[in-house]
Amino acid sequence: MSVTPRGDASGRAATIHDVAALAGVSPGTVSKALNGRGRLRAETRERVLEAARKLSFRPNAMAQSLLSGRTFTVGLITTDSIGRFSLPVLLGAEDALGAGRILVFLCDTRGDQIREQHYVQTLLDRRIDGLIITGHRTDPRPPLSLPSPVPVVYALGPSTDPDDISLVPDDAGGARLVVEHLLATGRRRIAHITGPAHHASAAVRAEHTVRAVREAGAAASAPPVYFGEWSESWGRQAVHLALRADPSLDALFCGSDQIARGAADALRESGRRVPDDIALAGFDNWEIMAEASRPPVTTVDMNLAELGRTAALRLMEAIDGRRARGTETLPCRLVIRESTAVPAAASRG
Amino acid sequence: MSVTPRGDASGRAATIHDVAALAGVSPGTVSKALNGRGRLRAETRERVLEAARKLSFRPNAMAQSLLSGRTFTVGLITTDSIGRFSLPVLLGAEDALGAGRILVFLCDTRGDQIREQHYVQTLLDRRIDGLIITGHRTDPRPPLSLPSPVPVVYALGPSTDPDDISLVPDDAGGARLVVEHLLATGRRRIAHITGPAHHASAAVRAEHTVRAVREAGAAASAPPVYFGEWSESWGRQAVHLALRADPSLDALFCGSDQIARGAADALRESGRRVPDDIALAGFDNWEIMAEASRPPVTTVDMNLAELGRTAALRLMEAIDGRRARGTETLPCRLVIRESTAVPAAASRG
DNA sequence: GAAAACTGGGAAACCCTTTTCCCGCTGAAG
DNA sequence: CTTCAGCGGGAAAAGGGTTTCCCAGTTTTC
Repeated sequence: MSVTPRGDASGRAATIHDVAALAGVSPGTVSKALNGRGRLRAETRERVLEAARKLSFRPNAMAQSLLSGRTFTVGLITTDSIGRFSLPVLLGAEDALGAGRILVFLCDTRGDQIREQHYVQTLLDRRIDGLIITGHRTDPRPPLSLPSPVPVVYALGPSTDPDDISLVPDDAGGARLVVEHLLATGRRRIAHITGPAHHASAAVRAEHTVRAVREAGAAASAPPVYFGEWSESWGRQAVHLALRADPSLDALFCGSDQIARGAADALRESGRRVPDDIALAGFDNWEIMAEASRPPVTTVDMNLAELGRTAALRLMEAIDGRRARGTETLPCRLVIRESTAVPAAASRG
Repeated sequence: MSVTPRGDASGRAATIHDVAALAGVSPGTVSKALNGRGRLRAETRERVLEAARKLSFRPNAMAQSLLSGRTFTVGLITTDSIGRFSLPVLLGAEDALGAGRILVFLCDTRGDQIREQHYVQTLLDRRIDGLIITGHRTDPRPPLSLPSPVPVVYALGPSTDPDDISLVPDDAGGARLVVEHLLATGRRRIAHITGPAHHASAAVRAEHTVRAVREAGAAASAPPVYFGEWSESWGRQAVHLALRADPSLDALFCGSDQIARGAADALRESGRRVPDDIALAGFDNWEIMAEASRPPVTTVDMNLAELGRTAALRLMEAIDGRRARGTETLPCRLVIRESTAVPAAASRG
């Protein structure tokens, strides 16, 4: 390996000095030509461009950042391991940032505080322009302790500090969408089967489900809510509990598509037809579950990729000094499938 | 916002000059004190450390990189969108790199060539130390065209250039593990249900399944392989086809856990008991599928996180100039669950 | 014909850290 | 009393690019 002149394919990357030498001008002039600054003769500019092209010159982004103070990078920290919910958020954010020519440092803390602090410090050492923090589910988390100030946006799991910028899906609104849809398609006795009561998303969805049913003057089943786990087997189990407690049930709203799928299996196996005898809805629009279910299940899509994109947008605004603050709630979307179709009898009658 | 002195909480980050001023030494001395280089009086070193602590000084990583030529960053490009298979690889790589104090730029090309080229250029502008390319499934891909030389490792989807460094799971070995396990537990007539024949993973698994059965002197069903889609509904459908073609079937090996789950449902609903009447195995160890299946299904784990970690290791070796080359195949692991238990009758007998 | 106004481009400072080289000083050896 | 070695630390260059300031030459203006 001999030391070769710059810009050579076998050597190091060409610098602005190499371009300057080839074009017969000073480095400052090259910079002006390449960036369209300053006053240069058209012929000179052309000569510089040609030299840069010939050497495949690309400016060293670090040298630029050192001077400008902007790195066009942001850190993306997932506090739990990256999962089914944080992944779409993360991809949405990456998408929006990439369009803004910003690159993303991915950091998975695996729920480890030490690792989190270490990542934060390393990112700060690299002078990232901002930080996105995303959690596993929507439970609030204490704000990051930052040794130096940098714009931060919390996505999915909001910060407990109301002055921080947080973005969360509208769990309450999602639940209402389902209840309204069930009522609109003629259902009258609704039970809700969901995950652990101590999960924010389970609690909020349950609360607003019950409230929406009451407000509509309809009857919830008794008991109206079954808390359990986010699993198919709980879905199957809860179906039996619910049907025994209230055989007149004509709609089941599940807090997740996984639970809904378990419920679908249990209903089919106990001889109840979905949607003819009983309607079934889920939450999350986890397509692999919702569509493979028999029948495919109506559910709520939290628009997580959109949430990620919005988080990126808010971060870029904050970086530019136009800082919003507070928690922003993004609407959910109802995805209607066979499981809540109006029963043939009703539609004929 | 007034301009504040450096190291002030409200101002910009402290520089080595601020530390030098506070400690009453030159910047060069601060660098030596902080990095343990050069010869300094213990008292001086202590004074510098104290000043650095007081100002919360952290060296600017970009300035360091500019000088050293190493950025301690790598690009991680997913050629398809990040999916179920690439995610564990990605996390494994991030884990191993993070332990080596290397940060990861995440780039999702969404299968777009233009976007891929753009990302590559942007990463190169940032002078990344290396690049990991990961695909969706194990189909080979043409090597990246790089404007300047940088170490690259392909994970999951190998490069078509045999001189590139590629890491792939041992699909063939995984299939053999299953067949051997089925034979060892007394099964004799095995059918294979899998995805599209033009998918490398489907083709390889099918080929080695058939071969392993023949080599053991056992009988494959006729036909031995059913190609279709990677879906539950294909799993259900294929079960009916296979049982009709060969009612004496006593084992079903599916090319994915999704197919296996569909098969489990179809078998149960057609009155065949798993594992008593027929054994069932899958591939991927997608736990949400394999464990929720009734019964939970024996499957092959491709150790994708480990594959990602190894990819990161190979990349770091290549960066350090110890370049291996060629395609490395990583072993799979059999995960045994209820679906292939030895039938009670057989174990009693 | 002289002063003013442009034009085009170079020199140098700056961003922040590391590293090499060198110098002044002290104590020891001859 | 010299010479030498070692100690402690400073000055400056390097890394790659941007920007400000300035200057020499040309054109315009009165």
